[in-house]
Amino acid sequence: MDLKEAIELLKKKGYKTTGRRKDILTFFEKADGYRTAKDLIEFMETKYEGISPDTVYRNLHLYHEMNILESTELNGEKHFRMKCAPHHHHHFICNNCGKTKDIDVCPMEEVAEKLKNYMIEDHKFEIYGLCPTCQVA
Amino acid sequence: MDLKEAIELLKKKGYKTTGRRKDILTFFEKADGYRTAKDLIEFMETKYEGISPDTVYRNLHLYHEMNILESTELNGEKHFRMKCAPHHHHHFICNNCGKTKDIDVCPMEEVAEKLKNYMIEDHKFEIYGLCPTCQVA
DNA sequence: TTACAAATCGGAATGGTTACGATATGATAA
DNA sequence: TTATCATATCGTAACCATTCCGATTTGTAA
Repeated sequence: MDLKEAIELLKKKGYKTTGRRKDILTFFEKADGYRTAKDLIEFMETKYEGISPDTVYRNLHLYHEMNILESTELNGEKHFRMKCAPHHHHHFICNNCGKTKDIDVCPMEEVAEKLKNYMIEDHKFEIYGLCPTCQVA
Repeated sequence: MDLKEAIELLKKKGYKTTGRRKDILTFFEKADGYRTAKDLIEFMETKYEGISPDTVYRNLHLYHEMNILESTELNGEKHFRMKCAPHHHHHFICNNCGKTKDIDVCPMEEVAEKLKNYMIEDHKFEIYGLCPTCQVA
């Protein structure tokens, strides 16, 4: 998902493409990894002084519902990133910069066999640590 | 880990074995699955009217540090359970009752090979859904 | 029984997030 | 282009889980 696709999707669904909405998308396109609402507010403040938290959170939720953003919870705080490749995969997440690396390994088939009488609704597999860049710094 | 072991561990480490501490352990021993601080406070209120949230949270942290409890974050809320088997494993967690089932599958060896230049610090693998009992109800 | 460190209380503060009435603003149609 | 109106945003307060802190109480060891 990139900025252009996202804006087209907004229009297609009848949502208004406001400056704030475009800039939120720009932020995540440049971010290339998980970011918090706080990170986003900090960025938005530079252009829209005194922006309401409601605006930020409302749009984060909207984008999440629209599958433009994906989210995960790290240390009690929701983190968001641009939706990436559509095929099923998981992430290594850098604890320092939030950037991710796709992991194509998924053990769910094997696990499902061992959970015959269980109704599986979801799963989470994430690896945390430091990416090569952040190990140096 | 059970009530008895936990109390012995408390004494051994020089912590006081107060009524509140024992009852918190009793709660988790009976719970047999993940519970929130709120669940625990509700239980404690029946015996210690007006118990301070500080007491509950302080002891949850203490038990977590002492490896008597383990925790995970679900829907933005920390959940705790008695520490289970010491060998490395993961959990199926019932979205309804919080009970868990051990999963011995762990793909980290395979994943580590694909993350040669990454420093892996932690990982989380959880499966969510409904246990056999909760599917019926 | 005493003394003291540790535990608990009461209540306020914090931090992320959500709610809501009032106002402003894109998008559409005249 | 302008008027219209649903939608978006604002400003601010509320919410909820959690943490903090000074005052008080209570296990525990001497």
